[in-house]
Amino acid sequence: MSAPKTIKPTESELEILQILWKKGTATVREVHEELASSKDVGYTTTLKLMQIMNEKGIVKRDDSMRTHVYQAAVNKERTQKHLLGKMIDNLFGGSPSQLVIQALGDESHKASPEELEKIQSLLDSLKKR
Amino acid sequence: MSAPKTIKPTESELEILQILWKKGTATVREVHEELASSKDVGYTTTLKLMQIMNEKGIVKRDDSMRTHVYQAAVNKERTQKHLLGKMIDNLFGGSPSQLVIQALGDESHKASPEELEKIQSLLDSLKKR
DNA sequence: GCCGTCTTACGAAAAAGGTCGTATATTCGG
DNA sequence: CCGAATATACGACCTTTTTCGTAAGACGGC
Repeated sequence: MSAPKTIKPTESELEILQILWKKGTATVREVHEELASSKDVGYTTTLKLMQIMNEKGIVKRDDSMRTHVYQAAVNKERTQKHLLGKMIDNLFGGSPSQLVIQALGDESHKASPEELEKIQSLLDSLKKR
Repeated sequence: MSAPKTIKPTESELEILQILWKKGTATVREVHEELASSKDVGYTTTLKLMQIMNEKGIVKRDDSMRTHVYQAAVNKERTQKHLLGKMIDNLFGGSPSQLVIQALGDESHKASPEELEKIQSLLDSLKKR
């Protein structure tokens, strides 16, 4: 099964996706070890979730070996963008600027000067149009 | 019931909250009319959702009249910030600027020039520090 | 006063997400 | 070669979310 048009990972699926995005490829065991370090969950639960994600086309796997090797089948940036768009619609009335302002003003997640510069560049190019 | 500490509205609840935030107060019928304009849904479904939200403390209602009048019981900005923070942690590795960059680059949710200026001002004040 | 309409309440059931027990197969150390 | 460890498959079960049908009470026009 190929990548789905409607990207809608659940929260648990997102946890797994993040690990796969970071590692590139991973076995169920590896994913589970990392999940289990921050959360109390059984091995077969992780396995099942990853199997379902495979059916949905969110991940793909190489099952040519006994221990299957998984990797994300959805692009990280596209997924971020998609979910962000949903949040903009659901929470910010379709206007991204309020979201941006809230995010920049978040005291518990401060942006570094380098990051601010990156934002500035992007802002400049947007203003040109 | 008072406002809950863990703000976690479902997606449907968020749709209703948005309408209530916009209108201030509204009856079930008013909310439903608006929902139904963009979505195929039955009246009693909307009613039930709002009843549940009332039980959860997400909305409150004045039932002194036959037709009950609802309003949001959770603060809009706080809810936005809370869910945004979760998304920053879950999807953007705790870095809000990455989120900001993605949001600004979203082609289907363009920011207006006025909004860009607002963001610029905020950015300026952040860079000063 | 009666009827159609609008309202809320209630319950049931479908849908979705998450959990895990158990069965079965494979691998590997001894 | 055998048993322990480890892998996947699969089904069941529970909870939450979403959906709606139906009942019952109130209202308004005629």
